[in-house]
Amino acid sequence: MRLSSYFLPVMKETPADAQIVSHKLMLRAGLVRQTAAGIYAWLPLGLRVLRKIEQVVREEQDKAGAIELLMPTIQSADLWRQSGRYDAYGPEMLRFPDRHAREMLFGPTNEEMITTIFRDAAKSYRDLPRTLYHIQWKFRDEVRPRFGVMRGREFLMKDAYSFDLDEEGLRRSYEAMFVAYLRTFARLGLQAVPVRAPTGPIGGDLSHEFHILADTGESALFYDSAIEDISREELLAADASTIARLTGLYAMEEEEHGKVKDCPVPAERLRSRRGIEVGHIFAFGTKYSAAMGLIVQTKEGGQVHPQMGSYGIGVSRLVGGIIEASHDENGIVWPDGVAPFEVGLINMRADDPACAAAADRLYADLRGAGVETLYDDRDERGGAKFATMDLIGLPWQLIVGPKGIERGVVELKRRATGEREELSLESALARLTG
RNA sequence: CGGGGAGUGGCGCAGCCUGGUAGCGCAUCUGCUUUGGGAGCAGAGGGUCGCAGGUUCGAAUCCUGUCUCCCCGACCA
Repeated sequence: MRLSSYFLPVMKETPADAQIVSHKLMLRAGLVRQTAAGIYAWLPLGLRVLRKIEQVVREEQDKAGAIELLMPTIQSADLWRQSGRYDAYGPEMLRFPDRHAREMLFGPTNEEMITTIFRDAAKSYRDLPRTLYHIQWKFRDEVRPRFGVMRGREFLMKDAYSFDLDEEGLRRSYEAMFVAYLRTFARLGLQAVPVRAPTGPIGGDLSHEFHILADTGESALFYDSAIEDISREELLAADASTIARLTGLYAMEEEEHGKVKDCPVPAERLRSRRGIEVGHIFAFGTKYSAAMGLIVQTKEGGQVHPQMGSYGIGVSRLVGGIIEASHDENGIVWPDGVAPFEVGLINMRADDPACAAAADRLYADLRGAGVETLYDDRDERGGAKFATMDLIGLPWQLIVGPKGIERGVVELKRRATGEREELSLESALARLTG
């Protein structure tokens, strides 16, 4: 993409409404614009990040055996009356009538809907186990939206729902999602801490929250520092033993930690950090299958309500969360795999024919090699281009200047470390396409 | 929902107390000079001051109402 014809409205100054660093940077870097309290438009660069995260989440869900579908955002009140949650949910649910005065709502979650869909199709133990998921916009009319996309009212969520014949099956489905979550967050370059969660109103007895560590997080966590010793490689290859190891280590949210009389973690290993909740998994048994009349026939000819679980990841929240966890004074530092473009190609002198020709050729070669490249071909001074590139945080900057071109070299800069290296055009290309 | 703060060109702000034809920085446009870390000079465009009502000869400014946004607390991906 040529920056001269892209839509990237960056700001030098921070809008007064933004308080936390991720919100400030998302506005400044032209990722989002606010349109109402807790509601955001995703600009081109922000959308690319959102899609990248979504894709990592999707790949790991698929790998875990979950099957993607897509349910609507608008649901009917009658559906929610079947589970009794229409009255129970409260003002966080946005309700409105359609033209025929039917009571509708903008879905805050999809347990009821997926349960009826599955109920009407699955009749036999042969139809189990299944885990279905979708990545879809939710609306929760938060009392107090804040911190940009971290606590928006409209947000993109991956929600998965598992159906199993018995509790043993549910445990397996739950673990499969647990593994998928560990891998997902590791792939996103995040250190995630699974915290055993009080199950709250959704019910059930098995539930974990996944928090990513960031100083501006809304939750206070206490955990065994041994959790930090688990390497990214191990998390990327997570399996049931990883879960056993992780869940064997102490990790609590402040409130729960406060109730603990004798903390088993020695003081020197007890970490107190802040976290952002980006995932939450529940096993809640037959709560919805019973309420919604989901029944399957067993091999022996009996009838059972399937055991269910639900598994959420806040996809749009992750955009803010990743920035909270990865930025510096100059702007965002995107982890590889999440960045909106892999390479920012800077032509230092748009008016220098040799320089422009070299940059044009590099751009064509990078594109030809399938490297996502944002090419700053604008007629701006170098300083402005550096500042913009640092702000938007692409992992690699490839700098083409007239002095270097005379000597046949370009400069490759790693955003995360600031390391720079002079390379011939060929070896720079080889590095970025390799 | 309780408490606090704020609405003035795209962004950041001043002006309001003490009414008198709306100003600064950044950004934008034009020209010239510049060109490896957000350039300089000269010129230009852009705002019925959130909205409605009132007071007044006259309202961004005073009064009333209303809407919106932000922050702190209780809840959540």
